[in-house]
Amino acid sequence: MKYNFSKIEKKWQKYWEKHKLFEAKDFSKKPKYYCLIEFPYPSGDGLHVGHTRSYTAMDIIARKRRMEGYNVLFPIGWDAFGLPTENYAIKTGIHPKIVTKKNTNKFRKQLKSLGFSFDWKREINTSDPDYYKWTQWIFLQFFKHGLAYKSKIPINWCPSCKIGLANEEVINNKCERCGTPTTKKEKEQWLLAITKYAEKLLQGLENIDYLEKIKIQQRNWIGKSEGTLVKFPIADSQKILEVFTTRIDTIFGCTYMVVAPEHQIINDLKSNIINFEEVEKYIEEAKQKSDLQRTELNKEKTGIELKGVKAINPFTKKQIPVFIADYVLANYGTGAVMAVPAHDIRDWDFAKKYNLPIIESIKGGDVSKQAFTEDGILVNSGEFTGLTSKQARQKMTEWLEKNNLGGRMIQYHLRDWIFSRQHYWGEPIPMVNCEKCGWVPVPEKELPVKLPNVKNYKPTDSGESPLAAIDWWVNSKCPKCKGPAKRETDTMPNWAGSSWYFLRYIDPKNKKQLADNKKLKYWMPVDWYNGGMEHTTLHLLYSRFWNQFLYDIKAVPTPEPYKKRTSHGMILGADGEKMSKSRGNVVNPDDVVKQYGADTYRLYQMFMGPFDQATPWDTKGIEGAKRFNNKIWLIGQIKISKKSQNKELEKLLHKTIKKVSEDIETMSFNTAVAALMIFINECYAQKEVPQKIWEDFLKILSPFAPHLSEELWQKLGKKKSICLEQWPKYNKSLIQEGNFTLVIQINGKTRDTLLAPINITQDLVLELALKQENIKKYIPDKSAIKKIIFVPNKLINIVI
RNA sequence: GCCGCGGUGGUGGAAUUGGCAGACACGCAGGACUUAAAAUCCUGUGGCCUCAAAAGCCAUGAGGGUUCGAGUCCCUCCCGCGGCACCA
Repeated sequence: MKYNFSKIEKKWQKYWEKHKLFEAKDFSKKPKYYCLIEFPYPSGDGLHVGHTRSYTAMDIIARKRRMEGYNVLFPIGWDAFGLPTENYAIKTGIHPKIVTKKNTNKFRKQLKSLGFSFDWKREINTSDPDYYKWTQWIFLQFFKHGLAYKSKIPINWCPSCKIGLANEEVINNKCERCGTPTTKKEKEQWLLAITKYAEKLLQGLENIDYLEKIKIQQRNWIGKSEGTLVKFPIADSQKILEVFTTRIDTIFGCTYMVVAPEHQIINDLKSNIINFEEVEKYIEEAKQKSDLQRTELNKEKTGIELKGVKAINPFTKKQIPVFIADYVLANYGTGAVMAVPAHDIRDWDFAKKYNLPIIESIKGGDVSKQAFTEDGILVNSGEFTGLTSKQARQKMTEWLEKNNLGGRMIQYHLRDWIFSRQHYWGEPIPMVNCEKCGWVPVPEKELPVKLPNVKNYKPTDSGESPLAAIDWWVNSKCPKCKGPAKRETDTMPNWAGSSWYFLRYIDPKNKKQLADNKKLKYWMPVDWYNGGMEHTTLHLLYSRFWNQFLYDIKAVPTPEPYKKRTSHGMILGADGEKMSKSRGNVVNPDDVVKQYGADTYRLYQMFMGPFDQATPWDTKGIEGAKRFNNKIWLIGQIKISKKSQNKELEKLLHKTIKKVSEDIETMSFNTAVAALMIFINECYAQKEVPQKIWEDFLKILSPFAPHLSEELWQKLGKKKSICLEQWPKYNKSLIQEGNFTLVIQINGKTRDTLLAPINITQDLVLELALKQENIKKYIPDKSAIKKIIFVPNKLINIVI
């Protein structure tokens, strides 16, 4: 009688696999539905409870869609290239391929033990040469379309790992992997010109169903701002300093300029700078600092005047000093700013410190006390005096255009994507460097460029990839002139493989294309993609970029890859802190499944709190899910009756169907489970539960607790899987109540309630209300009533 | 410093979007069953007041405001979490 979950769960997992219940069918006549979860990185630690919560959620949606008659694609794979595996290889000498195989085996077993309805036939692995052949192919298309280029840029450098890091890989001024503080280094890197897609990425957001906060975050990250480019001539020189500003209206108050320490102009004007030694020293110091350190210096701004260099304000024609300061970043905008202390807080602080003039050019504040940063009416601005800021921006920009000193400019915060890594465990970049021809792409028919075996996975001390040490591999022939050439030894970042994996699921074995066109047309776009907020500005934006590019070259049929995007909250440790090994608050899914079974685990994860918010793990809380599970089992064993009827229970069933159906769509899984619990509590109180009612309940339970539902379904004598059943529809007329509880308020405070028939009129309500004992106390006679607010089928509020 | 998300009983959290605050669950207390424990079942469970109940009052981070009515809307502030690129 006792529910033997481990036996029963295994039984049904085998059954599903044997009967291929979750295999998606290409070109089925049913409408298609593509559910996507973020595929895991198979780390050595195994599956995390954070994974399973979001996978359970999407599994519920996938199972519901199948029952609603959709041909569902719910695939799984491995984002297998990455640093932890490489670090592990460095430590142990075991090949990353072997480590990955071991880890994916473990993950696969774990995922299967939870009963997820993945289509395992479409399993992919980004480190598989048959997969990364196409990652390389896409890179070649980027190159051929001028969107992949090499550039010498200041990059974050980890002196310990001896690799270049993208900004997003530097956490708190330290290397993401080893914690060593990073410095700057000039390095030739491959970049992808994502900025060329800034406008498209922005526009694309208009017509897709992403959570608003996700759109906001992407928009902020892309950071479009419309403003003005201004050219400041340098006195006694042919050079000019270009500046981008959104506040051209304040330019008459521009009393100095600031350039980034890395700015080219410093070298160009080297001979003019009197205090070059001092300047050089400052530049060296800035190199040691990360962007974040520069940020921390916020309170105490530093800078050095470039003595001997004067810029000319194109409007006032006055000569103004030029400073270098590390709070201006070289890789944003033009790397130089015009400083208007009267109307910018940061410039005001800087001007006070270095005793620079503060000239008001917008009326409205007291600039001797603080910067006035709002729009207003221009003063001290020559022919522009008296205009509003808005008018002035227009007129002044036109003036600049006329005089060839600048003009309208759109600036994006988004930066091009640094695409090279000096690692072993990544996709080799399929390029060859020929002395005569320069960078030449490897011919497509020679793809994939396979990762060769190496003995040492550590980057060389010069910062080159470990691949650089393999002469036979590096030395190659130029595909163009057949002369001697060297292979690119950098590999791609771990985001490469994940930028297009959703396409490969559609046709995972295709040898000729990344995926068959007709299949792509059938399945794309992804209908619902759920993932973490932390991927919003990296993976999510990158994959949108790749898909948009592939669309432009006609390799995929839709401009946007994902129709709908939602996000999940983190599972915190029992202490309310982020789960981490060092805190010792990590919960292992295996332990929970072993002790409670997959269904209880699934139910608890859905019940523990709102899906989109962080919730702490509660070891006690899972007991509730277990009791719920046991109650269902018990009812299924002893209370089901073919003959009996129960109108009230039927009503509750239909309410529950409605609630659960709607809550799944809004990912309000916690309240959906609560509704199921309410229903079960009611059943539990009954002597008998009519089988018809029970059948529908099992159907709506099945996405949450699939094994238990199958078992109880079979107990009813059913021959086919409950997965093949139709999702029940609720009966509207059964849900409508004849009576409702009407709230009687006096001066907005609830004083009594009344059971009233639906659609009762105000007059009748008032009459009934005044008869209530409690109300009589407050309203001795009708003349005391000043006002009545009546909300039909809800409440009456009597103001006295 | 900036951006985003939050703050509701002892705990996780509900609240049809401005209409009975605390659904559901955990925990706790009392009781039943048991030699006993576990499991299970029943009852109670925001605070104050009360022997108890009814009634009343207070209560959704703090303080104001709008409204017949505010957890929900507006303003000011405090705290927690996550992200960050002083973005000109």
